[in-house]
Amino acid sequence: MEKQNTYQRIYQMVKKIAPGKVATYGQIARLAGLAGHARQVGYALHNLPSGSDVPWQRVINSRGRLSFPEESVAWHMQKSILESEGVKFSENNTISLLKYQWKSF
DNA sequence: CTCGTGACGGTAT
DNA sequence: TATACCGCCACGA
Repeated sequence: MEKQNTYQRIYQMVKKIAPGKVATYGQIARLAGLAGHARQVGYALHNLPSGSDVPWQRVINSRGRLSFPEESVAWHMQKSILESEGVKFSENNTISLLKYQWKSF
């Protein structure tokens, strides 16, 4: 029960990302008080129960690319959702962090 | 307790 | 630009 505290912190932070914006794993980790633990953010999202209201699709890696193989179903789904929120992808399937990265303050 | 794993990030080559 | 490694550490076997 209590061990989910770390996950909850991550989930709460991800929930704050505004629609049409994205954040990197490292950024979420840092804001959640877990500086340098980007992998734990990915682990937490992987563990995310289906049907939750956490906008997991808004979390991408530092290179502005989705963390799934491009041929995977999950990859296409994440891209689809982000586009519906207004995030545009470049031809090489990357997102401009300069333009879409979420600012927390 | 040890070990492998991973929806990552940075640096080196 | 693309790989290859390594650091980091929660989690489960």
